[in-house]
Amino acid sequence: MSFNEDPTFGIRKAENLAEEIAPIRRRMNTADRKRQILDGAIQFFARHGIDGQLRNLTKELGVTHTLLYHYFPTKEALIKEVYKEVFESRWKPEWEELLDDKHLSPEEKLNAFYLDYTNTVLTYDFVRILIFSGLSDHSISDRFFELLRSRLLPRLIRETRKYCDRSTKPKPSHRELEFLMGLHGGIFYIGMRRWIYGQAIYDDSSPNAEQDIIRDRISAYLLSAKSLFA
Amino acid sequence: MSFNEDPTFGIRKAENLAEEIAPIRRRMNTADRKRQILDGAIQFFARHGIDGQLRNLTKELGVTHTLLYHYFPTKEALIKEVYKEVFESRWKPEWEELLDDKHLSPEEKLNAFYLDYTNTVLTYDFVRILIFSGLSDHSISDRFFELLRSRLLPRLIRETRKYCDRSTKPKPSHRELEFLMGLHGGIFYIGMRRWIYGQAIYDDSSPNAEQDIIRDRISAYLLSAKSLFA
DNA sequence: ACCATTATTTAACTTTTGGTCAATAACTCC
DNA sequence: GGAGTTATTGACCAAAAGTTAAATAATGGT
Repeated sequence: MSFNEDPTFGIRKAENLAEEIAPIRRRMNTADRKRQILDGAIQFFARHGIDGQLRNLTKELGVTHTLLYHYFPTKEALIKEVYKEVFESRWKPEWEELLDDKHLSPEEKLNAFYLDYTNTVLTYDFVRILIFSGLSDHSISDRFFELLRSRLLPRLIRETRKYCDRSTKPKPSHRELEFLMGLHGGIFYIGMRRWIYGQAIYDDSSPNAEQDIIRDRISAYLLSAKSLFA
Repeated sequence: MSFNEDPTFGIRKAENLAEEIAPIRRRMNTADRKRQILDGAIQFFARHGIDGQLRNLTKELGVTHTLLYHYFPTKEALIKEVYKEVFESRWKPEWEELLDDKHLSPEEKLNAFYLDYTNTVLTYDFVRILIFSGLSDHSISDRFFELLRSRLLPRLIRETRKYCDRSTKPKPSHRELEFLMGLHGGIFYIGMRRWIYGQAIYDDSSPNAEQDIIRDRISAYLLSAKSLFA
């Protein structure tokens, strides 16, 4: 039995419908069908892991598993495309511009950045596929962390120092980076709890609880950075 | 091909050894062999996920894969025992006693607790199996979080309030809990980076860098809690 | 030294699952 | 409306992987 597979998955109901007696075979154009399969595969592999069975994926889409081989040569090729798609569609170059904006204070930047970051990165698809990748071949996670390390962390450290009225000259120290990773990891952990552990993390009473949570943490991070690195 | 499986795994070398020509069949007593298989399975499933093949697991142990069925009725049963073992062997009741100790300050308690927590929980086996469980059936992760939620978090909040000179009367608020989860998640993220993403997180220059990192974060947490919940 | 017990292996079975190929039929163009 | 193109399917294959049963042999007790 494969990882996290649902035995009752995708069973067709309503067999007495006219369509079931004489099943209609719909013909899509190549691009649309490929798109549909790829989108379905992203959702599917995010849920069941890369060991999910192709027959179950295609059953979800209402086609035979052999059709998949008309668009992707092997399962591995499909997975590679899923990885590429998920990875490339999530990274926003605007984040760097935002953090470089001259007109915003460090606190405003961090707030704006992490609010948007959580909305685009902390999704079901991305969090789970990132972790599936980390658990196996690291192919996505390595690339993602490389971007993080080179593009984002230095800017976040710079803003932290600016907030603390410190010189931005020397390269980020190990201690500074690790302190920042405390904030960053704590925020990513929100996605972990929600999409890996299946927890509901905000109460119904306040509508934008998540934003308040992140704001709390950022102001705490900056505040204590000031006293820690004084 | 199964999740994260190594094709060259466990190939036997040195086929010209005397033992290979006339292989010796060692007979273990039931308890020891079961123990050995279970320990091996923990390591094995932590590395390859629960989709790892039994034939590879038993090859590691130097026995046939059918022997496993002498001790465990099915693969599922084995996995269930692995989960149970890992889960039960990691939770320390002493943590609660430590946090209730009358002679320690809040800061001392948090430091002592998280230093020990990281040593016992943030291991290869536990982090990976916890996450494998979360990705599939939640069987371990749910139980672990329930302990966390009922036994640890209330005590950690109580100590936080004590540090801030606040009354420990009312039940922990959502905001307080989430602020604490920022610290907690940031610390768990250390294990994620190390055992899921395969990153080395401390530099070689300072010997106990991890402890310093955690101390930094705890003092920052307490400090900012004071100003946040004043 | 022999016997009974049972741990361990060998061989075989079954289901699952990625992948192939020829046959079918839906769509487009003339 | 007929013909050509090709998206789609059904039948099939082979290797992988969980499981079973019978045969073998290591060990402990007498």
